[in-house]
Amino acid sequence: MSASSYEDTDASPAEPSLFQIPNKLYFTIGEVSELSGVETHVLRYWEKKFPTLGRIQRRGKRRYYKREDVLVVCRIRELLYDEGMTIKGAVQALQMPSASSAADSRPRTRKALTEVRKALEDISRSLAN
Amino acid sequence: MSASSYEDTDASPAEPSLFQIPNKLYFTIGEVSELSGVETHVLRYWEKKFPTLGRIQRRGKRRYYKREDVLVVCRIRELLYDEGMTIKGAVQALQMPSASSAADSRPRTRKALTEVRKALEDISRSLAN
DNA sequence: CAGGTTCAAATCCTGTCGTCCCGACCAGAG
DNA sequence: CTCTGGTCGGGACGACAGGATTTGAACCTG
Repeated sequence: MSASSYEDTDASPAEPSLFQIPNKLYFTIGEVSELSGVETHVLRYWEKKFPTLGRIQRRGKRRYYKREDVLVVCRIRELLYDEGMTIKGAVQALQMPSASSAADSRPRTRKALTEVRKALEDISRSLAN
Repeated sequence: MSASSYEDTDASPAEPSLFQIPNKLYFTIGEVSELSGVETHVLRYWEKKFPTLGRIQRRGKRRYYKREDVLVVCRIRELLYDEGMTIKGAVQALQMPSASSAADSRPRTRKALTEVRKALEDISRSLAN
């Protein structure tokens, strides 16, 4: 276990990226709630609204979230709470492959991504030695 | 009775660009309503919500919309009705320095990038040991 | 002057987005 | 096996956003 830990105060678990999500196969609804800062009853509610969340794996009657599901939840939370979308809008934005907020076809964003990619290659190379 | 202007079928004035807006200096609230497909009472309502619309020119007590105001109204309509934004979200989206110059100082984008960068460093470090 | 527009403010209405409650159920630790 | 605490679904409730309607007066334009 690295410094991961969810000993965060209680309300806003600053936006976990994939890296900050514990490396487990499955998460209970309670864990997802902790990670994403979204109450369990809201998660159940969203399930009715977002097709994506409707297909959560189940064993018995229980929900078993995968890591990617956690990310989706976080994304939804951002759309609703930060970007001021309605649920309908968020659904629509999620369906959109990438042009969702038109944000990522911007020159500077792409440049930044290229940069990150280069950094990755650097690291990879530095590890090869 | 030609295809001149506000002869519109009934409801959706397909997205007027500057060119489709009559070349007048000022528009009444009724005209703007016709052009944008937004009811007058909604326009008055939005005025309370959008700072941008709060500064409509007035002569006496009446509103006098300029051509650019009409465009703003249309943009708001898109955000709310097509893109599924809440009013709060739309206000926020409009304040954004218009997606061109400082587009990527968008908090989310930068935050995400910073995070990725940090995660990369973490990984690099964790591998170095 | 008439008839249509526009005004502000108050009230009303509908849908959205949760919130709360609760007995029953179940997985895993001991 | 037993206990315990997380999880289940579902229905009633509610707060607030986002308009819609109404009213009576003021205003413009021909």
